[in-house]
Amino acid sequence: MNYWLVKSEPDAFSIDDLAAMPRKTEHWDGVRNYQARNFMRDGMKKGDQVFFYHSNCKVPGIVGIAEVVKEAYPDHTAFDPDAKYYDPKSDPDNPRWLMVDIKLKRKLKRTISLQELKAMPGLDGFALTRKGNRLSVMPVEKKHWDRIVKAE
DNA sequence: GCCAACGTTGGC
DNA sequence: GCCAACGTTGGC
Repeated sequence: MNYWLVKSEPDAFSIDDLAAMPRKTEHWDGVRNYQARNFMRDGMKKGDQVFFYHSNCKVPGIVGIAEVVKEAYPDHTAFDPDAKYYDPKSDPDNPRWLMVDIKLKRKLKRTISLQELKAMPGLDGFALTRKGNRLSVMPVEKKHWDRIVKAE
């Protein structure tokens, strides 16, 4: 099993929005970065565990744990001219962008803030806290996952 | 709202 | 294939 972290701006789609979805499941659309797409395409498997991270907000940090329930398939929002992340260069016959479905397992009892993660021992090499990181989907090493969950 | 970091685009 | 210009991300 693999471990991941996905970012979302809570103003756009928060952990509570995910919790409010039918079956607490939503498709993770709008990823328009090749590296992030490749992680979804090549790495994310059904049953993989996912940290849900709030970015661009008052207290950025990890707020919940989700699970991959459907592996990568075409992101249809790329074909929709009215969609926010429309990409005219994505050909329906050869889709450029993909998405997965994730299901909320549980909210954390508290937010594990970015500030706290930066100071947490045992997270050397953790992609999220590396300088300049802007990936919206990234892998998490199991040892880092365990360390963070232990801090809840 | 500012701005550093980074990815993408497009002219050459 | 280089690289300047531009757009986006996301912490602060």
